[in-house]
Amino acid sequence: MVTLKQLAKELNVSISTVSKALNNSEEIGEETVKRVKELAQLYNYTPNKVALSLKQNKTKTIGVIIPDILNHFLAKVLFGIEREATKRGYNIITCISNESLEKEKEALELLANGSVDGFVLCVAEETQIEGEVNHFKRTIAKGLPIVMFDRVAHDVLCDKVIVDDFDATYRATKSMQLKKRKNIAFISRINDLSVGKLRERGYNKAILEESNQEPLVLNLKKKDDSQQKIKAFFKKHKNIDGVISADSSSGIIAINTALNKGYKVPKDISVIGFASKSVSNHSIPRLSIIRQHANQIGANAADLLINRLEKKFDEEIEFKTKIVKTSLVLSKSTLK
Amino acid sequence: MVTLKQLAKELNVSISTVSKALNNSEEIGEETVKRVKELAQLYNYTPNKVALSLKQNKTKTIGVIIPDILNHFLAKVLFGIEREATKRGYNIITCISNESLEKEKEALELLANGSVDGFVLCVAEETQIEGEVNHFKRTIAKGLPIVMFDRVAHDVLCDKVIVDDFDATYRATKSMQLKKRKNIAFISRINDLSVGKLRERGYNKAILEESNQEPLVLNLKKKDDSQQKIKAFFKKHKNIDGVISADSSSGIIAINTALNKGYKVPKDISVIGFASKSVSNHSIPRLSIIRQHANQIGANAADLLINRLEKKFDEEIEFKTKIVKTSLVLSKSTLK
DNA sequence: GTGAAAGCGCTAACAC
DNA sequence: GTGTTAGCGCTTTCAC
Repeated sequence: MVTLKQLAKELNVSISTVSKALNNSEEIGEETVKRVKELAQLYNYTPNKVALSLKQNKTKTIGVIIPDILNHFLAKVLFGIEREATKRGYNIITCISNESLEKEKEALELLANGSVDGFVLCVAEETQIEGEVNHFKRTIAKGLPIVMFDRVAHDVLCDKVIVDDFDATYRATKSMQLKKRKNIAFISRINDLSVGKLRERGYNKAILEESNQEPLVLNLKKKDDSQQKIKAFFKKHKNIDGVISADSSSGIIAINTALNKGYKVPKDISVIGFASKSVSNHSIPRLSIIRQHANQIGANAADLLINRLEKKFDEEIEFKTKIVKTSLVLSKSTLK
Repeated sequence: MVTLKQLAKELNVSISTVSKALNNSEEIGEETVKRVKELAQLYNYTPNKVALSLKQNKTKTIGVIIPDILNHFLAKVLFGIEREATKRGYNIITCISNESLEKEKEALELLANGSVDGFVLCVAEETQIEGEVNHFKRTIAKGLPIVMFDRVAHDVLCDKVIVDDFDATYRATKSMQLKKRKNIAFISRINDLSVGKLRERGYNKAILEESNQEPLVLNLKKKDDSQQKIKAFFKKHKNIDGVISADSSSGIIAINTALNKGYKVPKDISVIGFASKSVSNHSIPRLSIIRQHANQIGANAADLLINRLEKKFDEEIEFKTKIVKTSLVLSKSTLK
């Protein structure tokens, strides 16, 4: 890489003159500015990022900690974060916690050594189960702001971006009840997560408001064979005429299993699931989905963080919790 | 963050003494080392990464440029890269090119300012279509090594990690022919990519080796409604009894479409697709898949790069092209 | 055994 | 209008 020093030497001026010229300082003569800029252009000079970071004590880099990159929703949020960050001149360093508390702690500590200006993260499953939050608090105490999205730790004071999980399943369930569905089941593979619990509660509320059905819930474990479990579940509960699914796979598998057992979809059974448009293609008829607008969640999270990073020194910003509303997109897996 | 300076002041010694003590230099007295280490521990001192990078002229950071993070295969490779990098003490800065040549160039230039020590990347679709490679060559000329994976630019001299695409579809097609399939179609949504073309060629070769069938290919565009196109394709070619799919969705959609049209799978029609285990769950019976071992591809790519970064100054390493072989995993969507 | 000083690349306050 | 200097946090050579 070319440095100011080299340019200065070649031009027979001082380093600071070159620096000022390139930064359009008023102090420098027109002629000099021109000469400097031309040489800089010629040598393709770009200021060394590391030196700038050291000098200005900020890196313009965001640490992103994601529990699972293979989760389509999380990948999409990452995409939203990256886009917003890039737009505002920030890079992202990505760490994957693999749903492990230990790895989450490590990532936080590793990057808190000056590598990043702040964090955008989604809390790991293990962290949620154990209810651990001290590593978050320590990081914030060090002066590194955190923005949490989707799965959040409620007792940590920071900006948050969440989904209206409770309302989403409540409304989805209600919409099925309106079509006279009487035996609506709830299938989830994310029962351990805060968002999974909220989704179940939304479903429960809708069910309990109608006096003629008890909640009917199938909780799958990560290691379960979903196809088999869902098949057995349908076999056991023959009168199911609706399924709300809390994760992206279960809904698709539910439709395909129902079809496989000879049910007509949506005549005999309606299915709605949290999923993305691309996954909804994996069944015929297409899965009706609860869209989470993952992109927007990511963009919002990055936005909140960058706003905080760039606030004036004396300015105080209150911690915000932004709710990104889901949309219910009905396709042919539900009754019109 | 605590700095050496602060520790030095508090201990009434010089900065260099503190530095040496923490780095276990022989020069420093036992007693001093102890005092220094204790205080460092107490204050949770960690060396400032940025200062270290500036001093040592390397960042221990890898730039990763991915065309599309929502592509499950690419996300999995990213996972592999991250894991290997973390294991070897490197961070990754991720940029998403969105299949755009322009964004790929930008990312490369943006990070070539001292932010990273080298790149792991997958060539964007637009870059492949236009056959542009100068930005890669420029980057390498600047002293930043590149490792390409999956989609590679053959006329750039660098390390590469690829899949045996040609062989994979050749073998998959052959395996169907062995089961007496006579009308095997090929469906692809990635016809524009180098890997897509290789996969089609592997299929073609197998088909042309048998004299009784002409290749039957359906190329889908990104914006196409795959369900509809595949349905129409089946309608037009009623005698199809096998499908090889080049991307992860088409295989699933092919099975579901076939079932929807009343075909029995695998009795009437066999399907094999490039896909991951989790996606193979989205049909009943499960899709038989060509596994690409994305994790390993990522790990290998990171490995090649880091080896090159850490080679001794005078050591020359030849450019390697590593082929990660696919595995054909047959499930019940193909005949036993 | 400890410290002073230089230097990585850059900016900015302060001379001249 | 241009240059000198200090300093961001760190390592390392060289004095003492």
